[in-house]
Amino acid sequence: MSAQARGTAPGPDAPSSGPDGVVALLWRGPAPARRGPKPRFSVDAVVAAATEIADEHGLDAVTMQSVAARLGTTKMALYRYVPGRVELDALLLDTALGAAPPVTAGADWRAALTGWAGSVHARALERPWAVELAQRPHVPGPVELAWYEAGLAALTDLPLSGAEKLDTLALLVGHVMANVRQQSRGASPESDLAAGLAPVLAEHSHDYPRTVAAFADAEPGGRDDALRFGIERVVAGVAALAAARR
Amino acid sequence: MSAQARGTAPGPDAPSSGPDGVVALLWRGPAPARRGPKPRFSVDAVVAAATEIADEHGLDAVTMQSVAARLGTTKMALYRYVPGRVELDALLLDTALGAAPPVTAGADWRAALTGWAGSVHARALERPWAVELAQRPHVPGPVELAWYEAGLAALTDLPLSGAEKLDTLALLVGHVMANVRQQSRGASPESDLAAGLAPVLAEHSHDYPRTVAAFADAEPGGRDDALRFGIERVVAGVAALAAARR
DNA sequence: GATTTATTGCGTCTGAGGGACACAGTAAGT
DNA sequence: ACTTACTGTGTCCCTCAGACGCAATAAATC
Repeated sequence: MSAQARGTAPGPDAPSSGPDGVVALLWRGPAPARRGPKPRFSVDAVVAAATEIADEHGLDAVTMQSVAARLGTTKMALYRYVPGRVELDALLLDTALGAAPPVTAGADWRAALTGWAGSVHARALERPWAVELAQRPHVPGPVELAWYEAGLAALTDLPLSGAEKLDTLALLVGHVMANVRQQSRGASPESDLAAGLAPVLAEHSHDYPRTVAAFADAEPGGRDDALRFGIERVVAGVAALAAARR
Repeated sequence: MSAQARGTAPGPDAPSSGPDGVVALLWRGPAPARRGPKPRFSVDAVVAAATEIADEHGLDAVTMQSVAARLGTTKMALYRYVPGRVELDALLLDTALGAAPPVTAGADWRAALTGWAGSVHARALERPWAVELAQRPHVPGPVELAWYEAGLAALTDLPLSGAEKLDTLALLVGHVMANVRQQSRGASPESDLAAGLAPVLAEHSHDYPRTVAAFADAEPGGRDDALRFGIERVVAGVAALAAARR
């Protein structure tokens, strides 16, 4: 029942593709001493190079080509370390998050949960491209699981089922990520997309009276308010449930 | 102040690319009687064909090639109707949602808001690929705005600012979409990704005690519970705020 | 009705990106 | 020393999005 050796595996090359390949890579241990020439690079080096490119030029700039170029090698050389693009993305995501924050159990669960969400936000804001990766279907890696572990710690003493706790965290993460997308797009050239919409919206304002009003009303508050608002609503909602159960 | 005629527009071809192009397409009116030969197709026909393909084979199967094939023409012919892939995606999204539900103002705002979220979920579940499109940065089209308008109607009488109302809806939409992704993935071949994770998780269970426990606890409840849980938490959170302000 | 001209249909080309494959070079075991 | 597994990488191939240009067409004008 080894995780290696798929049926049609082409040979003893990279850790094999397919579902197991990703898992094996994400949870990889130290290499068990191989025979041939020493590898010039390592999985971590590849991931690091890809991360740099993503940080500098965005996720779209991360191609096998560009990663190889940064390492001073050719595209095909990378396939010795990473089975393919999908797996590279998975690795990229799990390293992008960085180490999970310390578990701040006990004390006030509201503060702990709010703090946790804030940590997620802070990290995600540093690497907006990680949000894109996180919102695609993916296998959680060790780091991502550690984040969830930390989040669960804040909820330990609440009268919620395990599923409900996970749902709470997912709710917060979803909100935080949506927010990061808003904020990080503000600086990009796509912000004028909304600007192009404004005249049309004004023209059809009679069809969307409430929407127009809401947007007009929304001017003063910064985007930070949206983040806090959402987190506080979720926390309040959970608090209401906890109170009702006691 | 026309929305046409960009500086470097290549000529009087399709509605021009760029930010204004997509807006013009989304809010397009009836064609104002042109000169040359009658177009064989229409924007709607192209979008309809693309929608069919997405419904049958998923969003990835939607390429200019495949859409053209379904219409019985060649790829390049499509560019007469749609400036490019991005614009096609925008149109696809705005038609995928379908008509917004009737505005159920008055009455119980909790029921109305819950119902609205449920409607979003039902529609999204029919077209999971629309969720992917919706979670990319995009300009909202007329239909999407109508949905928000309907959602805002449910919140009319609450003591919230416009921004807060919008944030509330965004929070719900985010949750609903995350849920749709979960549910629609269950049937796809990727569900064994999580299965591949299970053994590894078991092996490292001492590193993630709470996560393992939460997952073990999560078995009984179906995925529908997750949907309701999140919606109810948000509603409760908003209710708490509203109560505090009165 | 003849002519002008905007507009459509679409074939051809390019360029980017992911990936399969084969082969040569290399170093660890035997 | 020799075998053998493993690395590095050049060469192809496929899929997609899109630019460009040209011939056919039909509405508008004379």
